[in-house]
Amino acid sequence: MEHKIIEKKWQDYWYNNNLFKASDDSEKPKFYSLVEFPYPSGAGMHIGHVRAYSGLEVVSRKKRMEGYNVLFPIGFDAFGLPTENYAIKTKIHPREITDKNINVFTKQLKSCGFSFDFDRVIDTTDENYYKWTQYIFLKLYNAGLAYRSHTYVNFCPSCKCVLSNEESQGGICDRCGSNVIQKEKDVWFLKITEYAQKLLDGTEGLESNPRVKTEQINWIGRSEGAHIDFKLKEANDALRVFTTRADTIYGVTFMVIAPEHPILEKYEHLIKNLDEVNKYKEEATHKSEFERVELQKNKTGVKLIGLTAINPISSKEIPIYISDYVMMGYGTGAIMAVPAHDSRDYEFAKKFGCEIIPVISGSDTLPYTDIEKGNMINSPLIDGLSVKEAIPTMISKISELKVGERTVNYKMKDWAFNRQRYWGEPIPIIYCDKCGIVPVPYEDLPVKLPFIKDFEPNENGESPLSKVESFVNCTCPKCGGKARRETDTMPQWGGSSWYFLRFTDPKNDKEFASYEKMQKWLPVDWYSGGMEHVTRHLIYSRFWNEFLYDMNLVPVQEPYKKRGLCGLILGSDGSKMSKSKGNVIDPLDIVDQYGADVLRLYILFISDYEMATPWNNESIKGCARFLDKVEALDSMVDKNSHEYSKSLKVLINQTIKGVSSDIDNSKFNTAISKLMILVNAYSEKESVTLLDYEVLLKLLNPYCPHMAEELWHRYHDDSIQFEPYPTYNENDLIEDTCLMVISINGKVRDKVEISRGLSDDEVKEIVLSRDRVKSYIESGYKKIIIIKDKIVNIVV
RNA sequence: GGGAGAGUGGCGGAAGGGUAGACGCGAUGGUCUCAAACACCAUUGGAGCAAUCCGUGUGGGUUCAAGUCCCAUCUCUCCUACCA
Repeated sequence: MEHKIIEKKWQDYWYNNNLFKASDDSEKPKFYSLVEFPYPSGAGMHIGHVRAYSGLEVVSRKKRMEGYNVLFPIGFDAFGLPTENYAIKTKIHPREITDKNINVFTKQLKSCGFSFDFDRVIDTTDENYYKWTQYIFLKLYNAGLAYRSHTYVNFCPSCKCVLSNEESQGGICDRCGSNVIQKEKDVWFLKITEYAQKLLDGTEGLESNPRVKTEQINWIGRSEGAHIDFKLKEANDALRVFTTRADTIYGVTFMVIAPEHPILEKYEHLIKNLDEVNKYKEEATHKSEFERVELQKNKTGVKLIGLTAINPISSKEIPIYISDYVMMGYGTGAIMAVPAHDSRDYEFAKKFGCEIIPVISGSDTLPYTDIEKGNMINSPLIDGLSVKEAIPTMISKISELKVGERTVNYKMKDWAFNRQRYWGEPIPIIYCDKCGIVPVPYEDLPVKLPFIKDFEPNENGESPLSKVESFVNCTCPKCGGKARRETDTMPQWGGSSWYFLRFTDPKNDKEFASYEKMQKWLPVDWYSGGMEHVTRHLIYSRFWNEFLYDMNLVPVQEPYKKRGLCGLILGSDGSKMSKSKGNVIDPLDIVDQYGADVLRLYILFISDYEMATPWNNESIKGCARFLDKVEALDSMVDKNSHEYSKSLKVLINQTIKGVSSDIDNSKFNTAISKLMILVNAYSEKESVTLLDYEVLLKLLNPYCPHMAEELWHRYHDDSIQFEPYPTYNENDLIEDTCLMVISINGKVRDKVEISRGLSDDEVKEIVLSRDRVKSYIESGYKKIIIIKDKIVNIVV
């Protein structure tokens, strides 16, 4: 069949007639299937996109046939670095590049025949969209969940730009490849930590692969323990630590604080070796991520002279060190060091000659970190207790004395939310000399991104927007005086944190989405995407949704009911596809050569949907042959027969059942193999009935809709897209006879066709009378096990 | 260091404790062709003429029966990382 002609024909038909439009007022049950919307890069659609969309595409087409009102939307997450970098290089404006890329992408999506509702396309860089991204930011700000703080961040000294953790992976700047350092800057944070427990609880009900849950749980990183205050000898103040091991408090022989710890500045005047301390601090902040990891085992630090802590339980005086093995970002940025029972503290103590006091019996070799075995020693208040008893006992003691309390700590950190970039949503904040930080009033949104030509950040690492005076200068909404705008923009993750809400009502200019429409469509029934977004986008978007839910602006607490995973397609050499390796497969080449139907079929047949799998240019031929076979069946169809062929009835029923449940479980590969088996069975016959053939086409339609539609129209006038999905008859799933496998001592020796449902005695009689069996049990047998209609095992 | 997942033919991969290798690719032989490509038919885990034996990373175990369950161990991939 000429795929180029028929694919074009049916795509025009579907898209021109808006066949996949989701209806806001249909009586049918709703189904919201969502794929992670793409970043419209200049390189166009990648083979990975095809796999990602083909999965839910099949689900969505099937759901429509099953009578659901399906919302299967697509959009573009178009703000971001690659476009901005491309703009810097080519001097073409990001707006122009984005529009062009979105156009190309849309064409490519349509050339695959994906059944997205193209009436609901959203573009995060459209001011009618980012207006609401800014609106939600203001909501967060007004709720106290967006705050500004002066702190250390990743900074690229060459680009003079602050980077997020994502943009500085491995301590290397994404843009120029220089080593990233830590620099003190003003940073906007979103207080995602306030939602840590809710996010943790919310993972409970999510339908998904266990990996998705575990990774989120680990990322949130809840740990139970206590805050303990260690008084300072030289000042009326205390150093607060977080610990999960309150039991070891008698073993504390020193304290360690992070180089960025505020106590250093606060008590500068008391520190006698300030020069040495500051020098260490300077070095630590300039260490790249790479160096910190490299030097992991080699602990460094400086003892503070002039500051001493006092153990609140033993009253012992203990020294304080500064070292970069303690992180400001976790717990309180200070620890009580117990070298006898913590390997990091032990290494440090060995190097710096600190005292080591064991407080748990059980081993002669230190550090001893097993909490299961051993009892407390050298610990007057808790001697003799096990570790597990000692922890709560000591925590109660500490709260009694009011020097600390039970607490829960989360590994997750607040979300650094500003970037010194042009191509992002402007943060809607104004700075007034009189009034301080003033949020832009809701009615003044959007704060539009001005159209400029120079996208480079300035010398001080300030956003390109800081150079645009017409943007920066403004009046204070509170006092009407002169004021300045925030010139930083939001990160990549902003617009994508709520896009699934917008799809329910994409053109609304009064609200980000109407409550009624969200009520109709939410939650997302099936959200499909890659593992790489599980600890970022998935957490971020759940956070925004939960926040909006608490504000009564969204009807569901958790936005996603089910999260499906899609694995990577690797190059045929088994490594990640990349231009430099030259192993990139362009999906459009495949569409051109074999057609969209073959590509869609093969990308799902290639392996289990969740697994990473290498592409294979040879194997795809099998799928092309399969479709040829389907078409060849057309000439065998007996148009006058509207019942199943007798000999195919059971197989057809089994196939309907199997294919359907495979799709529901994202086992697209085995569903396709079942269709192949069915087609092979058809091909062996002289002719098939019209009904046989129609069922096949319907089952095939979600995968290869162009072909199914074309062949369907040879017998019908209407589209196949909304034909009822085939159902099976429970009574027609099994044959009257079954193949009984006979094994002797667990090894298959014989097989016999018998009628189904025979009693054990009847089976025994048949089996034992067989010559082949007799030859094995001449001298009798010990035992015979019969599994009805399946297998017999004789133990000799 | 911590967590998760995975090891099955030449390759991609199938197998609710019950015929290991479904389905597809590739390969071999054949038909068609002057020839090739396509297509079609047959074979295809290994050894053996055969009966049969051996086979799911490795070593144990449970069971009438183990790729599947249990214990130990090795390797690979991903995530995370001095997490106190």
